[in-house]
Amino acid sequence: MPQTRSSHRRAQPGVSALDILFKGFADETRIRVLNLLAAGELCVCDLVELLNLPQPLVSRHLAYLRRTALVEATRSAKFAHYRLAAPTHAVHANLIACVRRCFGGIPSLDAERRAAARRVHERRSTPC
Amino acid sequence: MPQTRSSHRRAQPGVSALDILFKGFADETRIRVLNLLAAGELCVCDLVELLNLPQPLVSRHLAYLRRTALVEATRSAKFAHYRLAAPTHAVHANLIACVRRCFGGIPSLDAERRAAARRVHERRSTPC
DNA sequence: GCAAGATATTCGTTTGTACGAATATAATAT
DNA sequence: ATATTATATTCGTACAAACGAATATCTTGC
Repeated sequence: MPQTRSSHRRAQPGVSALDILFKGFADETRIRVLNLLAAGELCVCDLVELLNLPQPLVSRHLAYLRRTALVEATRSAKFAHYRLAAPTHAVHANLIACVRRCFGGIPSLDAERRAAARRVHERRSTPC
Repeated sequence: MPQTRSSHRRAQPGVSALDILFKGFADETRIRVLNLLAAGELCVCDLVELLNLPQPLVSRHLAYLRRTALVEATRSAKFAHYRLAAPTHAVHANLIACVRRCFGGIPSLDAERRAAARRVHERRSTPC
């Protein structure tokens, strides 16, 4: 058990686990999805509408992001609700912070995130 | 010219430019290279030795990193000296910061970076 | 010019990724 | 049961990535 400094520290990932994380971001559509989810929890139909992309395409990328553990989903009724997964280590946390901070300033992502935020807010009053 | 807020702000990259950046990190060998270069400037022969990988493999990944603008190189005499490129926008800066901060704590990367730092220091007294 | 060292590129192959199109599964309502 | 809506998966294909092996290029010293 390589816990040298503190027995409370979370185990660090191996290098090979890191590149998997970066691969999650290594696609324009997935970047857009992650950016939307930074606004809050959304169902697939919301994502499809906000991205204006075919549903199977969105679902496939969501499956990819689930495999990389960047997002989580829960099903309630017919709907699958997706959200950003809680970071499990420093690199993960930094990448999520990057979504929230660094992507701000990129016009197309800003606009999409604002639209997502509105949708998230609507969902509070009228859940799908 | 989409400079709405301040004419001094640097232009933000498009989304498609972002995923290229993340692809630079989406490989274990390249992560290790970037981690070594965080210690300072190194020539290819140093990288080959520190990574203990075949030289053509290292050169190919360096070429990839040059294309993504994550690293820069200068040639002096027979040697090619590589270093991390200065970040050109917020996402780039955050990823470089991730190399410096977040990769710390991953044992194998830590050890390699320390070895790289020693090599960088040696090069100051005995340039190659 | 030629040899030697340092670095870069090409070739062939294998594996991974992305996408449209079509289809499958799952839950609900009628 | 069947239809409908929401989501996921499969198929086929096109393209990008990764790697070992071999080879090419570039620079310097003789």
